[in-house]
Formats: sequence, structure tokens, C-alpha cells
Amino acid sequence: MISMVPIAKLERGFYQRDAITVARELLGCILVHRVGRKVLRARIVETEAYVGQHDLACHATKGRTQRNAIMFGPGGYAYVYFIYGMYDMLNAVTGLEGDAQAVLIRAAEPQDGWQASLTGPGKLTRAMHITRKDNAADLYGDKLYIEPAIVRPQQILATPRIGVDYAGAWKDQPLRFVDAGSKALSRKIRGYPA
DNA sequence: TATAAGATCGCCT
DNA sequence: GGCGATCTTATAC
Repeated sequence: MISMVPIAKLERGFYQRDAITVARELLGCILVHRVGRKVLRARIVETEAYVGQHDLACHATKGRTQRNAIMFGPGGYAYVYFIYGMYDMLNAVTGLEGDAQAVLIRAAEPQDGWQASLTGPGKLTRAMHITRKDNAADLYGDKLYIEPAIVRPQQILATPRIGVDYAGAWKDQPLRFVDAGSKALSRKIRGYPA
């Protein structure tokens, strides 16, 4: 007999904290997307924190626009945007209303025997069928949400964020977080214990 | 209306 | 390690 215990889901309060805390604690958690009759699940192993309007790498740094508007709302919603003419990026909005912070989900490990390469933000959204249509989705809803970690990372490494060389002093901030034990990621990730 | 650049990826050398 | 694909978004004219 299979246990009928309902699977927990991260609630709003989890997201309504600072992006760095949320980015670290999302490692090991299970991203879930229901698409049609399928349920795609993947264990998050890499994240990046974008910490607010003062962060020159954050999309909110030049103020509110049509694209980034969801970031200015309360934490617990998805911010999905299109980039490089090809890729959708998935973020979890964090913090309280008016504080534009978010966590970019960069990599995950497929669960339930599902085979896929989710090592990279563009590959992850493509394989999990997450698109701009999911922008502003409620992460406490039934379609796109995150479950608490079953296996927490044994060690977390911090490194500078990827692809933000334009961000002045902010490009060197250690705001990328990786589960050092992830087999899906390259073995030669260099970072600071965090 | 036009232009530049981007929170990437995969293929090339 | 470098580069092109590809097109939305933001900003400037």
C-alpha cells in the first residue's frame, strides 16, 4: 500500500525572505511542473541570488518595467523571461512586496527515473516545458511549485554569478550557490564553502 | 521606428 | 576558449 501522506509544498513564507537565504535553501528542493498528464520533478542543484534594485546585475536595477514587474510584488511567484532569442529563464521571486529580489534556478537533477539534461537555466526550462506563459505563476498553486528537500546538500559552494560581467563590482559577488555533491554538474566547480 | 544588448547553448578550433 | 544563432525588451530618436 502506497502511503497517502500529502506531499508538502513550500509555502509563501519560505519565499518572503531575502534572496540569498532562499537561494541557499532551494538547493536540494524539488521543482515540480505539471504538464498535461505528466508531472515533471527535478532536484535543484544550482541557484543564483539577485538581491534587489541596488544589485547592478538584477533586472530590477533600472526600476520597474513591463518585463520585471512581477519581481516588485511579494515573494512566492515565478518570474520567467525570454533571453538571447532562444531561452526562457525561471526565477522564484523572493522578499516582501516592493523589494525586487529573485532567485534564478540554474540546474537540477531529474527525478522519478526521468532522463533529461537540466544543467543550465535554458536547458532546464526547455526540458521542463516552462515558458513565459508561466510568468507570474503562483508558486503555491498546483501547476508549478517546489517541494521541500528530501536530501539536503552536504556541502554548498558559492561562486560569482554567470554571464553578468557588465555588472561592475556586483559581478564578483559570491551569489551563485551549488550543491557540491551533485553528480549532474561538472566535477570541477570551484567555489568557496558557504 | 530603429537600435543595441542580453541572468545561454552548442559547435568550432 | 571563442563565436554565431536568434528575437524580445528597453531605451533612444
